[in-house]
Amino acid sequence: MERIVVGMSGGVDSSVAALLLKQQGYEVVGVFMKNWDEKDEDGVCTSTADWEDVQDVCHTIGIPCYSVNFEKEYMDNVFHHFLSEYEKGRTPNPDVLCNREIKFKAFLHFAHKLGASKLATGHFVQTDTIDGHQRLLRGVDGNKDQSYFLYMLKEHQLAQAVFPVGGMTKAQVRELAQEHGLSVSKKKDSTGICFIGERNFRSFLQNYLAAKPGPMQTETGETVGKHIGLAYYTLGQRKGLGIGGRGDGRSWFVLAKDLKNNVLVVGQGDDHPLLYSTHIQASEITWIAESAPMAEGETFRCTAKFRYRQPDQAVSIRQNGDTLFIEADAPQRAVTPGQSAVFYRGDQCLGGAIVDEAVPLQESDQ
RNA sequence: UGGGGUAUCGCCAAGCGGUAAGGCACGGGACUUUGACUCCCGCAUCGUAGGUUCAAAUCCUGCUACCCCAG
Repeated sequence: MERIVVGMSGGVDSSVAALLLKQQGYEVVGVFMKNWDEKDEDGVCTSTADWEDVQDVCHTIGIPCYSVNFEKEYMDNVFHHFLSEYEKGRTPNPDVLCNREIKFKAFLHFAHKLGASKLATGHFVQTDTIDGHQRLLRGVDGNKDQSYFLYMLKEHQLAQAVFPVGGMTKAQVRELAQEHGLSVSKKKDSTGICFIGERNFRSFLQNYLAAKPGPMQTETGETVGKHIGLAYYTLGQRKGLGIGGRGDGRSWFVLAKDLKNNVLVVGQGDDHPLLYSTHIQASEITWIAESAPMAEGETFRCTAKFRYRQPDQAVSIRQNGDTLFIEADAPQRAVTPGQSAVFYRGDQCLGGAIVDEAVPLQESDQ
């Protein structure tokens, strides 16, 4: 019997993943990862409750379960980078790194040590093999597809991965959990940075980042408020600016960060031209396949997502060395340095890159 | 100091005698395995003290504050 390790979070998806593999005849081992040791604002350690849910589910399904700790790896390979990006004024996505460095690296090694040849998770994605090449495909449930978070994986990692719920809808997953009496069948979906969970983001960051207060100014240099540190804001953000009653009465949004002068550039209206761009540059390119889908310097048509759950955007991309030039057909709102642009050809996730710069319409049109 | 004006939620702002619009901000919730965006809900008795009136934020008077003009 083939042994398989399932990464179990204590949520419905990974629980059902384990259930399905058991039904398929695998020798399933459930493993819970604990990668962050801290209580949340309310003093609750959610990982303890999640671990109890995992044990409960594994008992119901009838599989053994273990807990493993990757706090150090998470700190060194994910969180450190996360903070360093914020210090550079960028807005990182820790979860894409977490998948590459923790779930499909450290954890994969651990699965090997347990004698498993494969690792399963509850991600809503699918894979297939064509001409000996592993492909990453969107999950069937378009509303829950999580391929965006897995674009940094390579073929060799995907080849060892199994995603049992990728072909199901969320509703079907919950239904199955219910049918089999899994205690977590109605558990709320978890959100927030994975392993860290839902937080008051600003106060969470304040534990790690020095505050360097400065002015909020319009693009013409008029001071309209004060910021508590550029790192605490992200492009396109509305909440938390505290500016009310000025100008034409519309909402204010973060348009840019002027690190040199420690100025947060803000502007009024969701349609502000500085908020939109079609020309975007990215680097740290990852192609899931061994090579890029197009030749160096050639333009390639595909679709992209600049954030999780964004509807597909038609784009043309061109790779020049380590830089990827993206041109979107339609203006994109608040494309943010540090965030990931992920590319698709149909239902296939090709890979992605980290945004370095988005040229505002106001400038590129001149 | 004399003359004029204004004082309505944190900010902007309707209201003009009939029992407090709206926007922004803020708070809560929904959505969401990043950060955001978005959506929903909530949010004042009208500077103050009196008076007139069945009834005042709306009229009158005193006081206070701020603004403008004069000098």
